[in-house]
Amino acid sequence: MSRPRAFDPDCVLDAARGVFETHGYEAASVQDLVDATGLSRSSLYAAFGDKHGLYLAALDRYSCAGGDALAQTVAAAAAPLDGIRAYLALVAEGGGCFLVNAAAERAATDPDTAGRAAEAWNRLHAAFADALRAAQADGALAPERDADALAATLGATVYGLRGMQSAGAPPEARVVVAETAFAALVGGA
Amino acid sequence: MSRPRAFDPDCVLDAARGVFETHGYEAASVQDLVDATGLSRSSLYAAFGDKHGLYLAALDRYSCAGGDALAQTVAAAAAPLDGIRAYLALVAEGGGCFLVNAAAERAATDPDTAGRAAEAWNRLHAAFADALRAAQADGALAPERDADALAATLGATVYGLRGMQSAGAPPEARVVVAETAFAALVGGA
DNA sequence: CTGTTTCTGGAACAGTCGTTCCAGAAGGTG
DNA sequence: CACCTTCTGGAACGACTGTTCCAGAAACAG
Repeated sequence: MSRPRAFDPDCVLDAARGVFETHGYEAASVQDLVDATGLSRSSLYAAFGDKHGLYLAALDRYSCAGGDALAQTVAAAAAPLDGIRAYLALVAEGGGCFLVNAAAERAATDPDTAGRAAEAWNRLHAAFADALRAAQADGALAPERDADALAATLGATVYGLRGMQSAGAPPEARVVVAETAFAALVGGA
Repeated sequence: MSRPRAFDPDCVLDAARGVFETHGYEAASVQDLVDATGLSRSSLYAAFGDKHGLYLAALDRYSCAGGDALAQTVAAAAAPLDGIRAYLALVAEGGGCFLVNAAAERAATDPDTAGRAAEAWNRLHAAFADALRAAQADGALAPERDADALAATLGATVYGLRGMQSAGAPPEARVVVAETAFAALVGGA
């Protein structure tokens, strides 16, 4: 069976994601990736093809984990609207988003990244829309409200919170935004 | 008085902004900038110092023009809330934002860009807050509403619309978000 | 322990990057 | 017309980029 690989691909991808997230795609050199992952150049290239392939692999892993986080947060809540509120709070307090930054930097020129960015947006929208329709079935949200429009606006709020973080807005300001948006869109207001 | 310069700095900066906006900072080569601006390498370096200086100059020019657009849109409207609505519509239909993309790509590592991103956010927030307080004085907005929180949330919506565009969301979806957010935050809802 | 297969580390590659420099052209002044 | 200052175009620089290649080490099968 030959010699097995001596590294964990997921750990490598997490390390690579960290480099790409802080430096951006272009500014992240292969040397940075070698240092961060602990692998040698040859092993990196053998495992992921090239820099672009490693980037996409890191993006996919992050996208998968991020989608799970959203689904779990919404599912763990007692009521659908509580899940939405909890997820907004999570985003407000959490750090920047690899996918949103990736979209801003590369979606215009890299179709692969653009596809993943679009997919991530659709997943976010769908998760919010499902929760909103569940809330309507529960009677927690008025049935005449447009669930798709509200879901898109909540998604835009998530992206706005990421953008605020890039712009240096403090966490308290982001929490205020998350609460204000939630209250105005689906909350008691 | 010697020979006057044969180019318009503002035109050069607009061309440079176009290159930086579509490629990002790192992926934009000096050769791209030379081709787009029509200047020679020497003239570019003599006028702006280096690539980073040219980038900041383009950022400043864009920031100035963008700030004027916001102020003018709000000032031209019959009522403050109409101005806000018009600006949101403008952002929803307009293209990506150089400053938001710049913040996403470079604010984490470049203090100069970070400072300009923070400044732009503050200006956006202040413009919205001023309009909202004017609306409260007019009686168009209930005086007990928190103008600062609403202004921050409107600002986040603007950033969210930019992010949606990077993620490939179609203009119609962005218009829906702009209208939904406006209605829920300060509109008739 | 031998053979085989795979992974590993580092050297080497061509290409491009941002930047600098210098000779020459171009306009304004006396 | 001659002078002088400034801008211009292009060649040249070293450094670094992503990528490839090759010899050697390491782990499994028999």
